[in-house]
Amino acid sequence: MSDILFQHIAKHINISSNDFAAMLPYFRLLNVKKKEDLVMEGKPCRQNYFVLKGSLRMFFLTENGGEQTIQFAIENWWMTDVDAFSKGKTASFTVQAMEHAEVISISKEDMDQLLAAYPFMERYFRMIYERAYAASLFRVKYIFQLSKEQFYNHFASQYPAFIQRIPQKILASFLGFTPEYLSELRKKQALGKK
Amino acid sequence: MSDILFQHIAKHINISSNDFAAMLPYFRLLNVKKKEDLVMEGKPCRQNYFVLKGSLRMFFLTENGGEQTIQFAIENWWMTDVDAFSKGKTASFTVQAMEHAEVISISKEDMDQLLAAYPFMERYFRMIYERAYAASLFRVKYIFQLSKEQFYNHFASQYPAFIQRIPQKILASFLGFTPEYLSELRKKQALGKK
DNA sequence: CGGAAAACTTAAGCTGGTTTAAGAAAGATG
DNA sequence: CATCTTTCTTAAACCAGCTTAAGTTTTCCG
Repeated sequence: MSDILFQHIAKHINISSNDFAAMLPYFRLLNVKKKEDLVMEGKPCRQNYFVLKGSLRMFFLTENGGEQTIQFAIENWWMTDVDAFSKGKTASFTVQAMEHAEVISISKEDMDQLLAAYPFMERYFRMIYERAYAASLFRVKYIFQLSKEQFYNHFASQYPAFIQRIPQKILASFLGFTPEYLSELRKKQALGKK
Repeated sequence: MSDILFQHIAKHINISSNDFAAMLPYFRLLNVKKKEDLVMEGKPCRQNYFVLKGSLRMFFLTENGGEQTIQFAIENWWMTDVDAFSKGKTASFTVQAMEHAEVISISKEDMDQLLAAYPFMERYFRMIYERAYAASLFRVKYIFQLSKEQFYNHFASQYPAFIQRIPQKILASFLGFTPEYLSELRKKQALGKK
């Protein structure tokens, strides 16, 4: 189970299975039900999560009570409200399971101790954040570069399987438009294909 | 001069001035003219930059030849096309000086060697990327949460001094709208204040 | 300096995407 | 498996922000 995490770490840095075994006590295995919140906007954010199975999303509440999704996490991604987690502030985002999920969690205190005891893990997390940062920049690039329709097509062609797994409402929110407009797009494209 | 970088590193991790002195050969001091490109879209990206003085921006070219600005870097910020730099790919973004600037640069090879020789620097860059990632997420949050007008007001109140230093054209692009619309906003707000 | 280029302003017309509202389909839950 | 709730669709009216185009001001640089 936690073997998946070991593989993931080993893909980035040199690590012995002995070292990994010694680190295990810092991690906890968690079973999460669909729609369960792991981090809640406005509450402290004490854990960081690694997805073994299923999927998570991150969103914040808009003034009219809607949920604006800004990220997804699937297998092999870490997710939390990084800012709140690292600074010990209250969360600006909610992290919620989209499907039943298995995740590994680590608390802020354990993370600090882990990094102190196994400094080579700094390198692993440096790479993780480097990649997350790069991905977030590309996200911004696409938001500006593509029209809503292009953005949808781009995402649909990049993650055809994932798109089947998630409610259109959430997808529309992630892409930055209304579910109504997504309906319109799909209808238009279905007609076009005939 | 490079003392500024030492201070910045020391703010994040424990480091002796001896260690820093030993690391100095990896860094180069650079004088950059206004509008000079440090990274060019489409070309390899081999350097990472730390701003001592002045300011940089990151942009990409839109289909109609415009420049879409997506980030600024002022004193004490690192900037490069992270994805291209770390993976050795060609750059998706251009990094350009907005004002005459003094920066410290480090090449990819030197960065790799630096991290191998001084592993504690992994911790420093882990924190740098963590913060950059968090900032980029907030950027996405604001893009979705705020209307263009609110986004402008938010930015104007957060960085009143910086706003004076940069052309409106670039600011408008960063905020995601046209210079014409920015003019309109300013006019409207000037009238409102009377 | 002085002339050219770049940046900024103004205003009218236009459009991609929102809002609203109501019905149809699909999922959840006892 | 029936009901309640949530999600999805459709369509019309609407608007924030864009485009275009022309004039004005500022900056650049020889």
